[in-house]
Amino acid sequence: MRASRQVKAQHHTEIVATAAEMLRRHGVDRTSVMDLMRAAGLTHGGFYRHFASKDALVAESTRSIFRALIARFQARAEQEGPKAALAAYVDDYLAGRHLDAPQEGCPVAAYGAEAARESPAVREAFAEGMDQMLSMAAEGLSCAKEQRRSRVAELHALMTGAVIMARAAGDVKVSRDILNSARQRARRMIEERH
Amino acid sequence: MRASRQVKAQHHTEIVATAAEMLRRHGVDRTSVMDLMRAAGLTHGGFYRHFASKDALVAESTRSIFRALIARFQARAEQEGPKAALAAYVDDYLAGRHLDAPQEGCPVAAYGAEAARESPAVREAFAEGMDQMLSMAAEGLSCAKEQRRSRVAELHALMTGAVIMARAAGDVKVSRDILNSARQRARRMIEERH
DNA sequence: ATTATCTATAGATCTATAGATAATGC
DNA sequence: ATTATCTATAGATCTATAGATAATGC
Repeated sequence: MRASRQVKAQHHTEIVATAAEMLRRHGVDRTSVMDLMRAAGLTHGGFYRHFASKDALVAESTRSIFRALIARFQARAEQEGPKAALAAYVDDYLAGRHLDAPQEGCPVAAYGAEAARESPAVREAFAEGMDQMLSMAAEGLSCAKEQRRSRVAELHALMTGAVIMARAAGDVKVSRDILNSARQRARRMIEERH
Repeated sequence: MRASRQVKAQHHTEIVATAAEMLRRHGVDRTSVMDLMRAAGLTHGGFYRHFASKDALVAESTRSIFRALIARFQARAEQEGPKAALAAYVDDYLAGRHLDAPQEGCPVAAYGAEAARESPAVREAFAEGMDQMLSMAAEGLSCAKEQRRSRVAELHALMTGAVIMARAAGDVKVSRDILNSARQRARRMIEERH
């Protein structure tokens, strides 16, 4: 039963959205086209009318993930200003919930190391998304403009590493300690003026 | 041609050592038993006389990786003291060389996110190795003993995140900036007394 | 006529096992 | 006799394609 162009576009969006979750929950290699299409409510054969390859999907889905994160940050920044937006981003990032809900969390913590080993198309999508995310977040820092780029890189590295280590730790108490320490440090880093 | 027990033990060590490099370079899923055994100079069929499963190898290899890193740290600490050992660890960690030589680098940055999705056996091996690594590194901090555990977690999170982000960035200039910023921050964190 | 999806499958993996081979070790 | 390794292969994936089907859109 063939779908209309409009429905096809919906399917396309649905596939990308499903992939965005599966990539972050299971990683690139453990996200199979068959599982993905089944989760999206379609059969696997139709996949290749939407994407030239699995690689092309991963690249597009990566762009979609960063676009959504950036849009959320931007919406908050317009409402309450860049400082409040960054503070909220940091608190959400280092919340216990982020550990168990990678499918809606940060792609750098979820599959950043994997992405670095992927094709140029995926790497470019990932690098560009990360760059835009950092540029946006930098505006919420209290320090002088010239130092924000370095500072935001340090801040995000701290948070990304903390989530990866907390997820790998297994023990809930250890995980919580890591997140709590990182959160205190992150909040201080945001306020630094020098 | 059957090998003696001694040679079998050598083969076992060689398989683990090869896996230790391949896991960090390619990740868990892209390290196949066949490729691994070929790299170790054996055929794939013999693998299962050494390990019950691929999973068992990943767990043992993970323990081996952490054991080696800890031994190196400990050797330096005995020679020059824990502070110098930590300073060296930090400088090696955030060196450009670490980006291109993951096979001899930190497993947390290489496949920590992947490890969190593996079997309990692998997760336990990873969590225990990370815990021992942090306990050891903590001794090189300048702050009071009670604060070292939190402080070392922040320090390592910063470094792990920085390496993952630098690897994902692709652009050499961006990567170097991330490492340089993280290095300055890390050196300051080591010296903190409060 | 075109095309979005489905069914079916090709071809290439990957983990794991079975049986043969040839040397070790009792 | 035991066993470490090799050859060969079973069985389960996974990506990608081919051809059929049934609607859309010109």
